[in-house]
Amino acid sequence: MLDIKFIRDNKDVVIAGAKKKHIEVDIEGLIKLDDKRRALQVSVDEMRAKQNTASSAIAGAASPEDRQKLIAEMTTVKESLKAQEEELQNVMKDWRALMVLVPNVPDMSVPEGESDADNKEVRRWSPAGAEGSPKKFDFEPKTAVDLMLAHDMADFERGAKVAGFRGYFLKGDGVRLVWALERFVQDRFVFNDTASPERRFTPMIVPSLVRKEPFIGTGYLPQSEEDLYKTQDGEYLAGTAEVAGMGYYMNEVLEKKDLPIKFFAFSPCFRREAGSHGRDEKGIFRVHEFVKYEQIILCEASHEESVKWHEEITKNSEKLLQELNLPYHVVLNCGGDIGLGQVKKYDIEAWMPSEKKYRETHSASYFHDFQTRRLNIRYRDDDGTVRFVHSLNNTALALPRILCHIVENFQQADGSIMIPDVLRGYMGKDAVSRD
RNA sequence: GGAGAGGUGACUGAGUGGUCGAAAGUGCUCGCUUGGAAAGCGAGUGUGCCGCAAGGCACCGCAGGUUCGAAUCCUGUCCUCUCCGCCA
Repeated sequence: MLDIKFIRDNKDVVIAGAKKKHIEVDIEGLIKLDDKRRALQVSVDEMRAKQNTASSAIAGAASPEDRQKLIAEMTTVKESLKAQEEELQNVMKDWRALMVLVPNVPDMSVPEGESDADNKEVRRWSPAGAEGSPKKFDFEPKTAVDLMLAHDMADFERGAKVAGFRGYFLKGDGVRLVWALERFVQDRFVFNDTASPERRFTPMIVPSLVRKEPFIGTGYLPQSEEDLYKTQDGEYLAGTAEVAGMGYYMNEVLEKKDLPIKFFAFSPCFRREAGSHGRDEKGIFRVHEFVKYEQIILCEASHEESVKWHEEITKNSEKLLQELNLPYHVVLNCGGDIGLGQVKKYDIEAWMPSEKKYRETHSASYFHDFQTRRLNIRYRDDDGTVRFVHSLNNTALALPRILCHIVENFQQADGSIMIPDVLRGYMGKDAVSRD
């Protein structure tokens, strides 16, 4: 949510921003409605003032006759006040409905574009060197699905039998790899003996079953309801730990000295993937049910701070991919490929040899106060002013998706799959084998 | 699932129809005191909206209602807690 004052003062910026994001929203209409809202508000305030004055007069010394007279007068004021209050309420209802649809303004550096095809590569890394091209195979690389089936790391037929479309079982070394990756990422982010100080986060296990408010607050509702599973009791299943993690401080005022707050949040994630039925139908790349470690940051209300932490959490994830020896690139998402609340977003995409292209493993965004205004998360600044904090998040590691990248990049000509060096200690072996 | 209690400011917590935006305490800020600190003493300390200002309006979970007037009464709703039952 944006500040209505900001919208009024920067109408053109907001309109241009929405256009850049390819989001339809009637800003002119909103401002007209807001004019009406303000006029009504002023009028209602004045009538209430009158009523308040009369009420104290009644309570005061007036004689019984005066008292009756004043009460009679107030009865008529009450009628017209009630009518205006009702009108104001109707206006407010429409006003709120419009306000939650207004997108945050994308950063200047966000490129124009409609879809992920228009995202701009900002850097590339491969084990061969920072500017190196992704791994070359002197044989035709197999797909992750074929490799995983060949090594009995997953079972998709039985997955579908049991769980339905996009259902999956992981087995044997498929599971060991997932667990090894979890231990690896936990070591990097939360266990002090190996974590670098800048990557030290407060670990959290957060709910996936979450009430409506945090979804509205983070911007997933009302727009993306069709992508969420809903329970018969009215909660939704979160598609990311961001929802509950951000909800943690909802309606609270924080102390400036406690900022930045850095969460390393784990949760199971559920996504209906509505509207993506044709895409990534096989395997574990796009599934309804997975788990994810997420970096969440709340920082001071300053653009510079937001940018600093945005770069930071992006680098954190890049380091993981580097340690895993997975070639990747970072793209700056174009206007059409960033969400309602995001100011700027980087996607990190790791190389997928069978597809000969990069596929997303991480997504790093910052929001300024878009989410925290909705969630009402504030902090007291040095001068005593209460401000909305800024929020950011990035994937730390999403599982099992990254298995696709690992098995494909580490496959050998003979069909075997090597294990990335950093995971060998956890796995207790160098190559994938069948149980 | 059954029974009960409760939601008030950064926090604890008083307040059952009109000088209540709200006592008191804690915390915080400033000052005094001190070699310095603690303690003590004194003063200050909510948010939002309209307005150049003076000032006005709103907010005691949320939404309605009663009333000239509601934190206070009524109804609904959401949430929290306790006990019993059940369960990992």
